[in-house]
Amino acid sequence: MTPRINLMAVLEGLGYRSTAPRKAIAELLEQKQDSFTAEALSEELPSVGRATVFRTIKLLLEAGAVCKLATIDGSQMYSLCRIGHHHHHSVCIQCGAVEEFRAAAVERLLSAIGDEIPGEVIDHRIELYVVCGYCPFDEDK
Amino acid sequence: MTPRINLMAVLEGLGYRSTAPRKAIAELLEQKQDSFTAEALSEELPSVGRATVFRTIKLLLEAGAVCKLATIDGSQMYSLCRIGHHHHHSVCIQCGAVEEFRAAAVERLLSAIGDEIPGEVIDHRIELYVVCGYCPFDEDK
DNA sequence: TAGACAATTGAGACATACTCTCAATATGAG
DNA sequence: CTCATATTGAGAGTATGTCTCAATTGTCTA
Repeated sequence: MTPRINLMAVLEGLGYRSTAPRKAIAELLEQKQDSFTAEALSEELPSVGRATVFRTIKLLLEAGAVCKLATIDGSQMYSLCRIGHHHHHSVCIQCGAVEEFRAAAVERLLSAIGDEIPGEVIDHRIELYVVCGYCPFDEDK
Repeated sequence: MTPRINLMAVLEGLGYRSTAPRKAIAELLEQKQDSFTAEALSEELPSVGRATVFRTIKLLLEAGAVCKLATIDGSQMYSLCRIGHHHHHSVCIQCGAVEEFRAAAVERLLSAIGDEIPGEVIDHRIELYVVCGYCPFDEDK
């Protein structure tokens, strides 16, 4: 049971208007379990202009409803955030499925590392690259 | 005392030829303490073709002598690697200075987290975003 | 419920970051 | 020194994202 998400409500809560293109993007994103690129999303929504797709993703990023994450090769993708708070991602390197996780122990440890580094730690990023347990692209069995 | 690095030797060790453009790129990179973009490097080396700068950075990436890292806003930069082994980075969000760190405790913890996630963990990435202790761009004091 | 008016849209130009193609050149093994 | 081939530079191409601006739409208010 993944939690219900209403992306359009998030945008409206920030004062943005409820328009047909935004609703189409929000509905499509709400189904997605996997990471995605803006370009691919745009291709799935030929009725919505490319610029609008990019703009809406950017709004959702700023709203914290979508995260930008780095793949194992350093390129970038987006992923819907189901957890509202600070969290990290594990990304399947074969199918792109994204899971979110929180680990207080990691936060504590990074904070301790921060104490040993000159300067002040502002933020951090952790990504786990996995082959997910039920990966449809897993050829090895 | 940062360790001495000889990037050209790294490339030669992999069977690549020692050419003037590669030497110029290697020498410039060896001085850099900060993260950099390929574009900026290319501008610093007008005598070397743009494509050659990008190609050489890619070779150094594959050789593990340079890392690609994500900035706090999700865009990408490169950084020279002084430690040969698996490590992570702290990046100053003001001046771009990069420090490398290793932390066995973090690795152990991530491995433990991996045990709780379905599927197999292949790799991971950690970036710390800091304001470095001696940041030249720090206005706050 | 009919404007009014600002927010939003789509098309396409532009920007950025990189890769590819190919003819010309440089390297280094013999 | 020679020659096969690795490498280079210029510029076209690709991927990803942003900007501009005229046309359209959503929402507020009367």
